[in-house]
Amino acid sequence: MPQPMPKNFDFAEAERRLYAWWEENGWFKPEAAPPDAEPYVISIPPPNVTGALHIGHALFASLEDLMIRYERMRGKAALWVPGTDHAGIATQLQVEKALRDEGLSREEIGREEFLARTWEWKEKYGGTITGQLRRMGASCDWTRERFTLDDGLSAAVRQVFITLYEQGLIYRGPRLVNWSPGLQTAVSDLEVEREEEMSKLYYFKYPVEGGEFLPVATTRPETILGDTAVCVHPEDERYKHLIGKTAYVPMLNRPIPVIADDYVDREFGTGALKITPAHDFNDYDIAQRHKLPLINIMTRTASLNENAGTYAGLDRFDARKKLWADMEAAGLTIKVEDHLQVVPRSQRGGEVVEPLLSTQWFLKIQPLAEKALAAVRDGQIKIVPERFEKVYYHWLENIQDWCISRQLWWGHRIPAWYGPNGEIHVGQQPPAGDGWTPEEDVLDTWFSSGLWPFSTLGWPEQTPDLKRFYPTTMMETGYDILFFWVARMIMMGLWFTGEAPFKVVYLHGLVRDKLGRKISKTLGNTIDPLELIDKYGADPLRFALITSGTPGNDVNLDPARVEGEFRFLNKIWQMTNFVGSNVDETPLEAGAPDVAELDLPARWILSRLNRQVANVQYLFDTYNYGEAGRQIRGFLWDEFADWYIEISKHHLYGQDIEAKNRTRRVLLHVLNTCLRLLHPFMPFVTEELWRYLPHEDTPLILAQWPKSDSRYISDEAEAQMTVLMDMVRGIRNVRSEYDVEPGLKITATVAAGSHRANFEDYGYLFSRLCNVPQLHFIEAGGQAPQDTASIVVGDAVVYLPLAGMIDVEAECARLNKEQDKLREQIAKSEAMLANEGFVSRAKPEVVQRERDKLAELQASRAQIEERLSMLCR
RNA sequence: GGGCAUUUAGCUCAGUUGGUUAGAGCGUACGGUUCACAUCCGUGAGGUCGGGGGUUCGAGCCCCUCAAUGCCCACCA
Repeated sequence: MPQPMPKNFDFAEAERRLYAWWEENGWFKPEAAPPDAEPYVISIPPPNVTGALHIGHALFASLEDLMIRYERMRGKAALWVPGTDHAGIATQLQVEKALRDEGLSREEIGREEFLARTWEWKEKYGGTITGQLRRMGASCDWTRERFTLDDGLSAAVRQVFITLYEQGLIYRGPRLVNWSPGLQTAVSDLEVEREEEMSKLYYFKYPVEGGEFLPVATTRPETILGDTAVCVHPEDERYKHLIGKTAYVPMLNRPIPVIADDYVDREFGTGALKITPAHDFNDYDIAQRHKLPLINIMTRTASLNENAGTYAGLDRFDARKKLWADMEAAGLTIKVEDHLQVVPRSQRGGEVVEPLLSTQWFLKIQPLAEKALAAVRDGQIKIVPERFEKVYYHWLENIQDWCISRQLWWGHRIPAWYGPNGEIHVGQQPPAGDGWTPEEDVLDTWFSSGLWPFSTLGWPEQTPDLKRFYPTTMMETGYDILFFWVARMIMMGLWFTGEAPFKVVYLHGLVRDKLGRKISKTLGNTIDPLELIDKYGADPLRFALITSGTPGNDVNLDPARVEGEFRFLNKIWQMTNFVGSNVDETPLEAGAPDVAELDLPARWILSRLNRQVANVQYLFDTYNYGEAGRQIRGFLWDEFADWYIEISKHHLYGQDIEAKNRTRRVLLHVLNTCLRLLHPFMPFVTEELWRYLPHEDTPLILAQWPKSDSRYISDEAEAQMTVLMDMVRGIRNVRSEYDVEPGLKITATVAAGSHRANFEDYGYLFSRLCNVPQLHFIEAGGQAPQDTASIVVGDAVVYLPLAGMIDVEAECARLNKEQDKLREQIAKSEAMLANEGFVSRAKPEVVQRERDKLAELQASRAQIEERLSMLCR
């Protein structure tokens, strides 16, 4: 033991110290591995530069750091590239809000000033989130940190835009787009959320030449003012005669045609459809087919414009009310019905999105999507869990052109200039000559995010980092941004680098509260990771997050669980303290002693350990990190601490120096191995404990990931040990049932049957584990003492003399209960073995195991039977 | 309208290619704890694995079907 350990883990102090120590030594850098090491690279999902750490960040940070630390320990050149995203709309809104508090607006101060303020804002708050990721223990290479608006990344964005433009994949033009009136910008289809809401369906009369009325239904009466046709189904007998006639827009009396199109559903509403091509996506399509004019009736703020006649200037919802009232007065209304409608709302802010005609930049994305589909189909990229591949295919197969321009100020400005004669120049630099005006719009934030895996490594320059670390290895992120981000990175990566940007996509779920509800401020169920870190440290939070769920599924996090993992952490601390304080200065040979030198408990624990290591490896290979963590925890607590450490005290406190040293080596080896297994989960406490134990000349962060040594795995040792353990449990059980004073030492009589040797050699287990310090051996079938309770395991029987406490009747009842249980199991087992199908078809080892089990059960039954006949007749 | 997921103990969740008596944490009952334990240890109670059907020697796990819940996608005014 190099130095005495503090009684508990002072995580607040240690986390800071260890993190600085790791970082200063350059161990977060891939250069910590040999130059020829295989790279393992994760690009961080860049959080909003001005954001603060929330529980979702804590989850990805825990998972990605686990992956990075694991691969680093496996000798890879592990690189976790950190960075932040400028998050166009979100950041702009924050700064605008700050401006409003000063009584200013962005329009008042102008673009230049606004951007200057936003950069200031970024400088002020930009470090918050990265500082918080450090507190999580994230072992990012901070020397390679990037920001989406850095010069390098901005150059990459321009390069990509220009190339796509030159390839004819980016075009500009007037189109119907999803317009956010509050933000006054176009948004992409993905940024629109559609929810079913109860609203109204308005029925009204469309006057048609000749004095007839055509009944029409709409959910948005104000759009009547922009109608350029009324449409019926060509075979609708009710309205057939009206096709080709002229109808008149209510209140405006503008003449429009009655047309026919089989898009119309005769069953819905009145079976007649008003066509507002400038304000509805379906109507737009129909208008294209019928070459109808488009009349835009709205402004950028979704109030009505001059095309709306007397309604000009009114907000869309006020116009709806007023127009309907006027129509009612004019006798043109029929009725209003409740109607369940899908309402498009902005992902940010929740206002109703308006389809609006406007000139925007679009990316024809189908050619990119085809490559992206192929990359997953042919296995270049694997998505975990696999079921998301289907979702991915479906989206890409039906992908629409992407509206990439935004009418914002904070973002990558589109590298385009407009000439005096209407020409467009797209390039890195403004064109020569006068009279060119630059494009005002910026790009969708996700446009730059799509380049993240390669732009952060220096692309388009062929930097050493790009050569060595691209393509990256793992993309770990939430399934909620599969389309927004992951699919786009794959498309952009394949298109511009010719390679899939990563090999594996691992998707995690959302963190929810313990009742499975979405975390939200209004529900008041937020879980603040920083608060939990302050209270318990980062390790328990990490461990709880990772072990609370399974890949791809949402995590219902119970803060009580974090406390539980804190107790686990303390338990490991105490185990290490115990082991450490029982190792003196004499240096011991490292590693576990040879199998041949070991006693049964040691053979057992090392068999269990190596089995566990192999199992953890399997679970890591299949990305089941949560289960791996749970199993390590179970092994350490339930097997190592509760059994082996207790057993080890016999030698540690004994006089046999060799046995003592062997035991110390076993204890150290198990602990050493488990600290390494646990390090990716709980980096801080494990690294700290590592310092207190004799170890190889490396920090734990660079220590070698354990390998299972199959020479130690022994079914036989485990089976033999299990008999002794079952007997201990049986004795404890009886003592508890009979309310025997726990401190009372009992001398037992034992008919050990085939386990005689082990009961003799390891009799001390009973002294230490169930307060039975002496065993008196008799032959099987020998005379058992009076007034005893008997415990049977296989063919071994332990008689506990409980004079004065044993009620013969109670003991018989207990034995009979045992016997019933045995009988049931034996019957089941016999039935199985009597089944020809089972014996001939099941794997031989399964059949053999069943036979052994039956023999064991029968032996127990015989023992109990004998006991019953003696005691209970 | 399509698609996906979930349903296992009072609560939150595991359960790896089908194979002993289905597990953990929290909660709960009882008992103990100077001698590693900001505690910890021991012993219990608690589950017909959502319903039904099927495949199989054998099903919590595979197939079909129904139900509930949640999510994603989608142009019915």
